[in-house]
Amino acid sequence: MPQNHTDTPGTDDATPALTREALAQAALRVLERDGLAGLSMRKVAAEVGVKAASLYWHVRNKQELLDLLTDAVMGSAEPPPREGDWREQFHAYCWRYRRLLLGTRDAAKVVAGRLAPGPNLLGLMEDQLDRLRAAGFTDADAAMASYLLGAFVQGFVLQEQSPISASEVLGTSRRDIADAAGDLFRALPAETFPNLVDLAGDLTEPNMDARFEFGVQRILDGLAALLPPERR
Amino acid sequence: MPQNHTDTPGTDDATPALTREALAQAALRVLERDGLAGLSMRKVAAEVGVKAASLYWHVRNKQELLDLLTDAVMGSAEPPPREGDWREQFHAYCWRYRRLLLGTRDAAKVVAGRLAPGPNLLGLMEDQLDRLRAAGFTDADAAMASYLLGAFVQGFVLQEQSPISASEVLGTSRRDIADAAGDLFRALPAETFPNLVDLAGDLTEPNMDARFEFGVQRILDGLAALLPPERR
DNA sequence: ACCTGAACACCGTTCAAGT
DNA sequence: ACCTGAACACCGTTCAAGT
Repeated sequence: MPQNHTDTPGTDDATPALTREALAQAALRVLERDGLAGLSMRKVAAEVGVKAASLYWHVRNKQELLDLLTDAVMGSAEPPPREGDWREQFHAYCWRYRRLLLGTRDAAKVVAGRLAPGPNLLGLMEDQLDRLRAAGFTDADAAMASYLLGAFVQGFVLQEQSPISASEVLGTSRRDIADAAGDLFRALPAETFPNLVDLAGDLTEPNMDARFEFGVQRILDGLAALLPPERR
Repeated sequence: MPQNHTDTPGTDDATPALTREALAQAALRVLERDGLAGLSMRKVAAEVGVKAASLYWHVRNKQELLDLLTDAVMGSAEPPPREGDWREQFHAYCWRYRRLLLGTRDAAKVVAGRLAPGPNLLGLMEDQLDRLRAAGFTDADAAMASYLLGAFVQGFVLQEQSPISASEVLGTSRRDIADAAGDLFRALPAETFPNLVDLAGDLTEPNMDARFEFGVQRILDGLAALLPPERR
């Protein structure tokens, strides 16, 4: 079996040394393959060709590995180009963050579990704050707006990705999910739920991009109101 | 040991019959006591004086029990009074929902995991949509706004409750969390992170109520822009 | 109709022991 | 310095068997 026979790393890297970074990447691969529920220490260990107990040499516990994983996910984020007004850039930030979370399996759940500002997230925050201040927001408002963006996008994607359960209230039909959900709303007693019955179509509108855009626009309009009129 | 010796429920309820509702309440008690990570089928079973395997008679699997639990959490929600303009009422809705999620241990995590519209949630949606339409929002906007409220509040509380990890980037100091976080931001290299250093105080402002209110106000302003001027 | 015992295939974590 | 085997105290779920 391959073995490191030297203490000075870099001189003989046939076995590339088990770094925390390598662990994070392995965890990311397991996450993609098996989802967050299937992400176990044993599997991550196997992914790097080692036994589960060995991981505890590099990492205090599973949560710390998840923290590394979180920042690894953030690592593939790219700030939008510095073009257009603040609205355009904030808008792009929201959409890119959502795309990022949608792009990695269970990413929203991973990120939501922990507030772990690793180097990658710190870089993004720095950049974002810089643009908000340049747009004319006060320090406090810039900080708040940045936080709001994160909370909103994470919350939205989490909601977006959470599976719809057909509980006994709604029956158990199958079919195209959105249509089925619409029918179920329509099938509710109209005396007790007149609005749900009436808005069944709108409520089960499956275009999540449109729903997201709605939210982003509300927040943009709300933020604009904080600026002096000439900077909006 | 106590035993039901009759098939007609209600005539002899010394043993109150294991209903799904009772299971949900038991799960809620375990959740309060041990948190979501500590909520196991075995513990819920013990809570109702039964073995784990028995639960599978009443419930398909753990996820279905969590769905029941979700609606049980929603069950203690009370719609705000029908007073004031739509802004005031929407505002109250946001705050009450947040208070509800903060009031039960790990409630945000439970609710975020699954889109399970049980009877209690349906009632809330119905009421909310009714008010939004009365305020003058179009059907589509009312549906969107209702969804936005849910996503935002859940996302916010989830973020609010997620523990801050002191990763190796930020050092490992203890002390009052907010102060420590502030110091850690201030300790970053000012050349690479000028804004984080500069806004350290604002970024680590521990008043979550204020942060939440900020978000709510942005959304309210954004929604207002959808209405004809005379109804804002 | 409802509950149990026993089993299966997993978990995260610890720790003495190896090299 | 880094890894392993073995163990501990758990998991969710199934299923034949009980009453």
